[in-house]
Amino acid sequence: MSAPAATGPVARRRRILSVIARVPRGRVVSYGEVAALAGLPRHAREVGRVLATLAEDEPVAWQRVVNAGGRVSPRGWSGDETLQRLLLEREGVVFDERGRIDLERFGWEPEGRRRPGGGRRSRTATAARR
DNA sequence: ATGCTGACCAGGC
DNA sequence: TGCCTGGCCAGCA
Repeated sequence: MSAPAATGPVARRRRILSVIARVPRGRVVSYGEVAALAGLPRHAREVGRVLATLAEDEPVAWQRVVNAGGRVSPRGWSGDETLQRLLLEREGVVFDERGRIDLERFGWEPEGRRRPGGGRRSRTATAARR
């Protein structure tokens, strides 16, 4: 009885990865959003930790997770941030000169509240595909 | 148990 | 528009 819903470090990790798995190609989300959607508000850092400890063979689109500023979070020791940008551009995500992503256009919203391309029709978004 | 670190975030100047 | 500070929380030595 009782057995409070699976609440373990493993369960949380799994839930976080589950949310990330829902992010469609060519879209990005912030760590904080992932945490909130996973039922863990205020746990953005944990999301980052999970991604940092990911196994290489783990099928997770970690590149789709960026910080709230629409930028790739610096690891400080690895060149993975460069790889992340590369992977995202390959999905059609556009970075500006300062290396920032327009979350209004590429930010993923699970409820489809706002539709990208609504404010400005960017042929870049549709052309990118691959 | 205590303290420090970290792929964060929001607010203030 | 950009930099700095405080807050939050879970691992790890």
